Amino acid sequence: MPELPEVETTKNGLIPAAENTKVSDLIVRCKALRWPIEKNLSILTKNQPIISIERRGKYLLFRLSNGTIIFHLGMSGHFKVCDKSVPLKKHDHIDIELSNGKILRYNDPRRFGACLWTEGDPLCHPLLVDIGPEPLSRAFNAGYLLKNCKNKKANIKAVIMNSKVVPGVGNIYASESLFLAKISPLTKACDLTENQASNLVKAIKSVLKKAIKQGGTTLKDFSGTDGKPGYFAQKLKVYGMAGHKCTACNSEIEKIVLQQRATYFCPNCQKATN
DNA sequence: ACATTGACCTGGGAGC
DNA sequence: TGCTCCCAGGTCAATG
Repeated sequence: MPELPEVETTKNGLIPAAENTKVSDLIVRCKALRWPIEKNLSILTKNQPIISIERRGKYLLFRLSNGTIIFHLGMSGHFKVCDKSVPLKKHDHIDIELSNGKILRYNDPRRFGACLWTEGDPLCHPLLVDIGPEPLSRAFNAGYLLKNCKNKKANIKAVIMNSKVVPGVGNIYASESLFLAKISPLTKACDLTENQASNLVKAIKSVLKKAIKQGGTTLKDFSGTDGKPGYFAQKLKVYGMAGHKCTACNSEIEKIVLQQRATYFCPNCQKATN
């Protein structure tokens, strides 16, 4: 489910609920998500003020006064803001109860998500330390992308989905960005021209920004912290549109499989360069 | 160092 | 109705 816009939407929903509060209690109802959950998490976080809630790539950082809870939503994770009286649903794995009475409730059917505790700088955590610059920052630019494509034989779609190059671009937005930039997903990264790199960077930024404005993309599981879906699914040009007409040239959108992932593109607008 | 594949889970839909 | 199979927004770990 969640790529950068969905995580950003989640963060934006959590912040107003958690501002100027403390963790009054934290309840974990499963042993592990992707990784085991710190057994003492409840004790460690009790009565700790929430300093901030931040996003880095697809990770959510709950900075407390004595450490940080690092969340990743995996494929099916989502947060809901509610109060104690709301009955539990299946797969409600974690409740962060706040001193204002609200609960940040984490639900994750597939349990591919993560909930980790760190007392050091969370940006230096092994999972975060090697990830690339934020796609919406100036550090993510054509020169940077080109440098990271050099000598790489992998296709360009794999490269922009590699969080060590740039985090936050998942399977949906990779297809959408390549369509907008008119680059074939099959293009070898090392063959990317300066012009293409520039167009691709612009396309990624544009697609992500628009998706954030729409509250993300809901195909199935995702909802914002208010339970409402994201509306970017209605704006998708190629993802999930196999057999439909391209909005630019009227050709038929094709679906192929790359790195075992569904990949959608317009064979006419996104011609392979070799 | 890079590229590819399997693994982790559950649920929903298609097809029989 | 119920079974089996396939697919799904992520990404780490192991392999070549």
